[in-house]
Amino acid sequence: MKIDALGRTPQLPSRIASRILQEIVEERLKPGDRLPTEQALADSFGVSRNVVREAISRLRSDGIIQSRQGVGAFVARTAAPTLRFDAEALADPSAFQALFELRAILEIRAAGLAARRRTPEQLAALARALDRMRGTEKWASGGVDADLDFHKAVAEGTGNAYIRMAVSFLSEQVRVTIMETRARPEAELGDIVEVTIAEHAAIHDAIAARDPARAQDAMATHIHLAALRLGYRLELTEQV
Amino acid sequence: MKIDALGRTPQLPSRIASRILQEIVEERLKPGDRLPTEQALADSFGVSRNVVREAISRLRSDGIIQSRQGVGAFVARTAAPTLRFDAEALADPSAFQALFELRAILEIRAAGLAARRRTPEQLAALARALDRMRGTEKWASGGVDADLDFHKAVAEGTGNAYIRMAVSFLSEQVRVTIMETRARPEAELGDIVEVTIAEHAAIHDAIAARDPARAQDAMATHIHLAALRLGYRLELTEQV
DNA sequence: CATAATCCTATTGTCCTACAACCCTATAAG
DNA sequence: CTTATAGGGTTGTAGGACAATAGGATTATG
Repeated sequence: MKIDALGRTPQLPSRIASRILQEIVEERLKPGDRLPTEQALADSFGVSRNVVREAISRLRSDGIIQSRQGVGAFVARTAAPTLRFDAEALADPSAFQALFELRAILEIRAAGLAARRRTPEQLAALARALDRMRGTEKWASGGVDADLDFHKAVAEGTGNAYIRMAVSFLSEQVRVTIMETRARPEAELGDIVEVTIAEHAAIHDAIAARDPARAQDAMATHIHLAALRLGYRLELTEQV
Repeated sequence: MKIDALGRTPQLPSRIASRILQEIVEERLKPGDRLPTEQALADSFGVSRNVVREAISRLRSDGIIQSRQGVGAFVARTAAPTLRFDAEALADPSAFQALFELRAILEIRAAGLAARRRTPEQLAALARALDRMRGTEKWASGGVDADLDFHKAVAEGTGNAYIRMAVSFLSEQVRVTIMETRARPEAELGDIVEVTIAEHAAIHDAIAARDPARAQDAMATHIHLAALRLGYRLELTEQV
């Protein structure tokens, strides 16, 4: 054995799961089809039935496969193999755009709610994050941290634990994708930092003034421009 | 064995996975902690090590647990977001309202996007979910499943993987809270089912007609009424 | 002949044992 | 003190056995 390059565990079941998934994605196995028996799969992959079972178990918990005792395992009819989020989301070039689209939906409204509900303490936390953005030299990773913290502080101001969690999760996704795609000439950075800080300051001011409409406007402007700076253009969707 | 009521498979590994997850949610196992050995877990749960391995395998593929060969299995440090969540969400009485507030923000816009972007296949899936809601007798758990599937189908229609994931996650939260708070006289159920189906049908029709504004309206109506039926009143927030 | 009951077989679900791969610690050697 | 070395413990994989179940084939039965 020992096929892996790095010092990580081989994760044989993962590999087998991928190969089965591949069969499904490439439509050699279609929804409703029955998979070969576990023993047959084990033989053909050259592993034990145990490994095959763990692989199938994962696909089953992702809803891609359904098993019936005494009959066999079947490709689920609703099998959209799109749950393998992190893996393919980062590979897909449109992922960044999708991420920003969701951020726009969520954070624009969050800004509006924060403008209405924020406590003085939450406003202070927002101001601190803004100060940290201003204080960071060279906009290294510290700047990104402060930026993300600012957005989390806005979410905090809504008083809604679910929104806070969702924004927090998306922020981490943003961080990951930023790390992946950070290939930007240093020269441009100076101006971008100025603009970015100004956008955040506008959001802060609107929330401080308890002006929901202005807060939503400011957040909308910021997210759309941020996406644009990364080369993505978000649709402007009308609202209810 | 044989504890399950229906004729379905016992799904022992699922049950074990839930019990391990419970230990984590209730903070008897904290991030970074090492789990008992597989053999110890097998003994304490009265199952074979094989079942424990499958259970851990699922938790691992969900990023909740990390295993290191020769050392042990550990509660992931980043496992928190989805988990810590359940614990406090269920405890807080205002959680349901917060959940519906986020659903409103997210799913209303998702309906609008789906009306614009959905493919014929995605529309067909939406119709299927609606039919399943109509076909369910007595609105037992099957009805809830169909309901949640409908909302997932709407999210699918946006073509945005992040939105799909977020809605899917929130749907599970809804399911959990519904199971917790299901204490409603059977007599009322009949009418409620009729109304609920009608609301969903309106959403479907608007998406079928590719009418974003109407889709958003229909979804907004549905979510606000659904919250109201559970005793919560959502604020109507103005939009950008 | 039609139909129902029964057996047979294939497949998944679970259990068990054994060993390989690996990590950590303790102990010995330099 | 530093570095090998040995040992024990844990996860990863292999392989065999049986239970549980479903579906088809066979046989009994009217």
